[in-house]
Amino acid sequence: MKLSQLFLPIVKDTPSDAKIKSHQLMLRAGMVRQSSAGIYSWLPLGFKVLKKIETIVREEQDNAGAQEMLMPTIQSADLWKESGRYDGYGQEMLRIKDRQDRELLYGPTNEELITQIFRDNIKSYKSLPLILYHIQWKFRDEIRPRFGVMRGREFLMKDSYSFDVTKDGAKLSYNKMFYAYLKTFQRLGLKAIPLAADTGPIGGDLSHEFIILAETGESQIYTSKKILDVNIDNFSNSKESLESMVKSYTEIYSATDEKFNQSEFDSRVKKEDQLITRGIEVGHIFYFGDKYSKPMKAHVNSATGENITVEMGSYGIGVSRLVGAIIEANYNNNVMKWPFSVTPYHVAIINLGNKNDNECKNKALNIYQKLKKHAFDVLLDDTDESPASKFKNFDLIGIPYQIIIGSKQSISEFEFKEVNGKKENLSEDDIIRKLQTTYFN
RNA sequence: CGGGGCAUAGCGCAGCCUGGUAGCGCAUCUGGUUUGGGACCAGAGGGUCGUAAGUUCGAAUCUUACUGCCCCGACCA
Repeated sequence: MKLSQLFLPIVKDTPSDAKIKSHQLMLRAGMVRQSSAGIYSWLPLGFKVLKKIETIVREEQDNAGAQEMLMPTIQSADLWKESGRYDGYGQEMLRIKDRQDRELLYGPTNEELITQIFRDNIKSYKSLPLILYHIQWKFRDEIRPRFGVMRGREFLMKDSYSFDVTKDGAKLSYNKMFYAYLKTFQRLGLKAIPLAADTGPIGGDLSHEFIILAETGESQIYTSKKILDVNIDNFSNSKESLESMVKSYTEIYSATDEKFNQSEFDSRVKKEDQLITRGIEVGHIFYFGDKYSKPMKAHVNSATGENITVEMGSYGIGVSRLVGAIIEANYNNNVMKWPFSVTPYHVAIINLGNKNDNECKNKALNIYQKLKKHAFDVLLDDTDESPASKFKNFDLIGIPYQIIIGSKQSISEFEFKEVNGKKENLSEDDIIRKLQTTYFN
């Protein structure tokens, strides 16, 4: 992409409505524009990041054996009356009437709908276990939307639903998602910590939140530094391995401030290991047994011909929230650096030569085309701005690598710079090799 | 929903107290000069001052209602 062609409305001034870094940066860098309270349009740069996050979330769901589908944003109120949540969900649910005066709602979550689809189509224990998921926009009429896309009213969520015959099977599905979540966040360049959690309006008796460490997070966390050392690469998707993986987390004390207990904290975590910090909730998983399957009559036949109410769980990741969360975790001293896995562009080519300098221009264009051929996302700054202005803009956009072309290098050399890191003069081939190494790590 | 605040050009703000018909910086456009950390000169465009009503000869300014947005609290991916 050439910068001169890109719809990237950068603003110098910080919009006064935005109070936290990620929100300010997303507005300044032209990633999103607010349309009304807690509702945003995604501009090309922001949308690119959102899509990359979505892809990683999807790949890890698929790896865990979950199957993607798509349910609508608008649901019938009847289903929610069946589960008993139509009255229970409260003002957060956006209720709508169509021209026939039928009661509809903009889905805040999909337990009811997926349970209906399940019960209408699956009759045998032989079809289980089953995990279905979709990535779809949700609407929750939050009392107070804030922090940009971090607490929007409309947000993109990946939600999975597991169906099992036995409690033991449901636990295995839960553990699979637990593992998939840790791998997802790892690929997003985030250190996620699972915390035992309340189940809230979803209900059930087993639940974990996944929180990433960020100073500006909303949740206070009390845990041990040791939790940061648990290495998920040592585990696999087998039942036994998953159980020991979950155990290696849950045996370490970790709690949000609602569940925090000072004396338990002191007795279970050595003083020098205590980690008191802040975090952002980016995922939440629930095992809730027959909470929905029972009232909604989601039964399957067992091997002996009797009706069994299925055991269910649900698993959410806030995809749009993650865009903000990743910024919060990576933004420092007015400079942004995206993790390579989700960066809108892998590398920026910044031509500092003046507009009549055809040598610099061609040099920039050549390496631009070469890198594109190698399937990298490349942004070529072909504008006529002053060098200072270009550098400031790229500090804002946060593309992790820069190739700077100007009068300081020989014709065969490029200045290759890692944002917030070292710079070196490299040949074209060196740069390609270097980016490929980063890509495959 | 309770408490607080804001609404004037794309963004950041001044003007309001004390009424006389709108201004600054940045951004944008045109021409020229410039080019390794937010350049310079000259010119130009852009605002029914959130909406409605009221007071007044006259309202961005005073009054009332409404709407929108932000901050603190409970809720949540």
